[in-house]
Amino acid sequence: MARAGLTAERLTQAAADLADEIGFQNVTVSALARSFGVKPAALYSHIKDAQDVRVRVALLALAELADRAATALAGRAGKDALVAFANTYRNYAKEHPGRYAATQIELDPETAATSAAGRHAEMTRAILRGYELAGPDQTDAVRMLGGMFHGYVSLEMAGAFRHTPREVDASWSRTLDALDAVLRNWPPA
Amino acid sequence: MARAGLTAERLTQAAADLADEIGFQNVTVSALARSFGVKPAALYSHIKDAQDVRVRVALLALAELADRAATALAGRAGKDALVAFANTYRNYAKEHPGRYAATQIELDPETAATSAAGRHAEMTRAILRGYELAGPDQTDAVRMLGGMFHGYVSLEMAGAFRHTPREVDASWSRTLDALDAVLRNWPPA
DNA sequence: GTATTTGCTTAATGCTATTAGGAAGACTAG
DNA sequence: CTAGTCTTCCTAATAGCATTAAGCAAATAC
Repeated sequence: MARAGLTAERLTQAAADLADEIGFQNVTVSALARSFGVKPAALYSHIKDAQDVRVRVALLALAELADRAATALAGRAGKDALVAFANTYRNYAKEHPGRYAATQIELDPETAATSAAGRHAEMTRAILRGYELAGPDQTDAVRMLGGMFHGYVSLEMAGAFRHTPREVDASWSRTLDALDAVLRNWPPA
Repeated sequence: MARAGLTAERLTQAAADLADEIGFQNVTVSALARSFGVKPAALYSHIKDAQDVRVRVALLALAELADRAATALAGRAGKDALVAFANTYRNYAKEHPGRYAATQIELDPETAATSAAGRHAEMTRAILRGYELAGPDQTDAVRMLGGMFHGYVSLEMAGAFRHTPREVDASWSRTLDALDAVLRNWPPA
């Protein structure tokens, strides 16, 4: 019997690819083992349990997404940065629906803090540097932007916008215009 | 052996309550059967399969939410309506996390069209009547609002805002101010 | 009060997750 | 290059969930 050469990293990568193909929810220990041509029990030398696999995929996706966003943000400011960041986010979700779904699982606080999740909020703050928002206003805007991007993309991927004829891309573009407008003219408390 | 008096309606109701208690993901046919003191097989006279239960809970939650929102919207317009609708949405998610999670499953197009899902978009349009938005702009704004509410609430419930000291309620309030502002002053294409 | 329908049970199959213990490939030392 | 050890993978076993088929018993119909 030749060995399959399993490692936690290769398993995570394969699980992420599998998630994009068959859906994050369908990434089971068994399915993952099948994709390597080994028995399910073989995985337990490398991963703790099924939840461990899910968390690893989530962290992988968060890191990938943060990397892409960082690249997209380089050398941009203001609305340019806003649009670049938002499109990176949306395009990643479309290219990698399984990975994107993985980012939505709940991470325990320590894991979340250590992970790339923090980089996202940090980058959102970086975008806001191009607008004149500080202090609590900035926190509020970070939360609003995070919610907006996540919510729009989630609903779009869930098919919530499919029943209205207008192009989803156009609505997205106008939504970004609106966000830019409100950030430039943030209402006073 | 006394009978448990199962019906599709009672099962759906119980499944919804169970979802709020133990999480939507943990609502299994077995767990639901246990909550009635019957064997899992007994449920199959009333429901088609596990997915059927999930869909029924989703439709129940969507209908409940639409009812609440309709009540909240009655007699309100403009920002009042916007805030009332948004708070209804957010409070429902907090009170009924399991039901709320259920609303996020993908419904096949026919089911979605027949269900209360359509009422939500309709009500969002009603809110926008208090603002001067028409045609494609209105569709864009409906999508933006839907994404915003869903995304903010999702992230909040997932704990994404827990690592920043500022009150989440305050950010929510300011986000609604911002949405009101941008709707009143929708940027031209 | 008997007949029929309906609701729930038991029984069985197949899937998944997980643990324990064994066998065999792959390093390591002499 | 052989012997020992470590690691990787396998087999075997347990347990839970989903689902179907077949049977018994309770409620209903006449």
